[in-house]
Amino acid sequence: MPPKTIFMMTPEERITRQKALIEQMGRIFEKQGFGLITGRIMGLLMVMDKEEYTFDEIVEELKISKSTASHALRILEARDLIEYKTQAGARKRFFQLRRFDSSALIDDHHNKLKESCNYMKAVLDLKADPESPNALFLRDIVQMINFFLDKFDELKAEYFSRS
Amino acid sequence: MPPKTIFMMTPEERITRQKALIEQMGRIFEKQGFGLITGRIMGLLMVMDKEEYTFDEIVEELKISKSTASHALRILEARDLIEYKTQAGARKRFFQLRRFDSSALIDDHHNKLKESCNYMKAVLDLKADPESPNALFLRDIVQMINFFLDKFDELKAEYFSRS
DNA sequence: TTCTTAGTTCGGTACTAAACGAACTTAAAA
DNA sequence: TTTTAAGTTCGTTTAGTACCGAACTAAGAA
Repeated sequence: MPPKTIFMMTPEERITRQKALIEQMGRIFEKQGFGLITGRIMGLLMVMDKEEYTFDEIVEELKISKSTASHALRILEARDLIEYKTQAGARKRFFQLRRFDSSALIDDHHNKLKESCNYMKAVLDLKADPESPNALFLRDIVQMINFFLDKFDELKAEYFSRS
Repeated sequence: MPPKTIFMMTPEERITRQKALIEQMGRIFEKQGFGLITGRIMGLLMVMDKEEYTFDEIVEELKISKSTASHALRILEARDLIEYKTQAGARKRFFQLRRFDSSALIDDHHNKLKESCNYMKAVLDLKADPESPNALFLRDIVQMINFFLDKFDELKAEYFSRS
């Protein structure tokens, strides 16, 4: 973790580092099966001090074509990762990060875990020998996931009641 | 969740369903950036009643070329998702699922969460205005993740002490 | 009405990755 | 020693994807 050196950093230095984080976000998104540009847009909207960008500003900032921007923005919007504001009587859209409630993050996590748990249960239901090594292994995992899923709900309640 | 209908299922029916689960695993792995075949091999080793396959059996069962099998198996091994047994004085390898301890699953999860948390902290450290909407949003997320990470350790201890 | 702004859609290119077959390798069996 | 079994490596084909530029569209401005 880098130390908080912001006070001894020139503005240019800060921007350089921010751009590095944008690239990093590009790679993170690539790993998750999105395109590089898609991730860069997410990075741009997340790390820069300017937190609202128009279509043209995104095109210019990331040096991409309008078609690429259009495509990537639609993907991000479909996934509810970004949103945009409009102003009455203007066609311009102001894109920004979708700042969801942090409880949504937990629910998301919860659902993904539940999904893999269900897959394993389906596998178990089809095992001829419920005591086979894999069956034992899978039941072990399923049991643990169920424990954590239950506790998740409690923790969520605890966290949101105290804050 | 499907009902436990195994007792009213013919053996062929069961195998048909198992093969469907193999395909599903293929798609799950694809989503995570692996190849389709890689996922099918994982599915094969996980869902079928036969839980150990030789190279040739995998080739035959999935109808893939030997080169494809060789490549995919090396990837899975490198990621510690499968392993194989050998028998003294025989070249054949018997592949099977790597049945890791379920605590490894939690640790994995823990590390991934920590990583994204660190990314957000890096972004926060570079914000000119620590009260900007995105900064507030990110701090909110970071705080929540930290809460859950701490509790994770407690839950892990609780789970493994009682079982 | 015509022009400009703010995008979208379409078609093509270039790159990447999956999978294959054939040739090669290495070790045990005969 | 030759053959067979068990894979590996290499080069190619094929399929898919990312991105671009150019042409198009739709709505507000002049």
